[in-house]
Amino acid sequence: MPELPEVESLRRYLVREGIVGRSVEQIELETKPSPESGTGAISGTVNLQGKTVKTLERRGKQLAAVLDQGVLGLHMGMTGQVNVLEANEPTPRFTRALFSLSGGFRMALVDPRRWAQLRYFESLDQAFSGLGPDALDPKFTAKYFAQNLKGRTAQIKPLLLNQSIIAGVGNIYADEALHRVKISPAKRTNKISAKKLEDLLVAIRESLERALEFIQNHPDDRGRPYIVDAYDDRMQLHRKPGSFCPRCEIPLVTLKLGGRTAYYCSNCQK
DNA sequence: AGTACGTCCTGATCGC
DNA sequence: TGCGATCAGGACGTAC
Repeated sequence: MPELPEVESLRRYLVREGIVGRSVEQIELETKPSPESGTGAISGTVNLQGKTVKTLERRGKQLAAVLDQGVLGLHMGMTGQVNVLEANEPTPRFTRALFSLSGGFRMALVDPRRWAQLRYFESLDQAFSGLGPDALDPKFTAKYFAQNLKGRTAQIKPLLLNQSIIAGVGNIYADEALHRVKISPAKRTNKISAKKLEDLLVAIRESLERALEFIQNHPDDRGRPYIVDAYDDRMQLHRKPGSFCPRCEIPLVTLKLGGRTAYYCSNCQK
């Protein structure tokens, strides 16, 4: 369930649970429903048995377990979660892959929709190839932002969802950030002033950081960070039918952009 | 190249 | 209660 704050929270959770330093004993995959897509495939896999997790990295929504040789990429898709299991805990419903690491550490990749991806890479660079700078990385600067959006005629929101420009922003936080800076999601990017784009960058950062902090402060009863209602107070904009603009107190409207639903205020977002 | 759109897959929810 | 339609916090391939 992942945009940047959720994936970063997942990363910290796995580190906290002690994944680093353990070696792979076994990875059991669900019987493949379709070999070319979804979690059924660890694409380009090699035998990971005996490999040790050195660090757990993240860029945007992409997680990467750096091994003593190679990298296991983990992407949660729309509905993926990872649960560290207690001893003797049965595997949860919708488990697509079950990892057994040294010391009895087990974790389940749970993904009803089967859009999560496990993929083996030779290097971290390869795991992160095609991704722009992480939205919270200092390398994501106003200058970079302006250069990469310059002259683009597309509507701003679909561009924010383009991971090769900025990595980590998804449907929810795109709406949140655009609301903060009072930009319509349908605004043509080349019609947005440089000053406004700079404000947008700040708003993206603030939205993501606020959400990250909220998730950290609201773990579930087993210390897992990411099983939280999507419409809770990590957001200022409550993306659901019938909700109101917190500034104008009028109902939000929706728009389909790039196949995704945008929620916004037609009064203050221009 | 940049943009727009369909497709992957399955569960939950809504309206009749 | 039952059933079809619609919707989901993502990303990629394809076609203009």
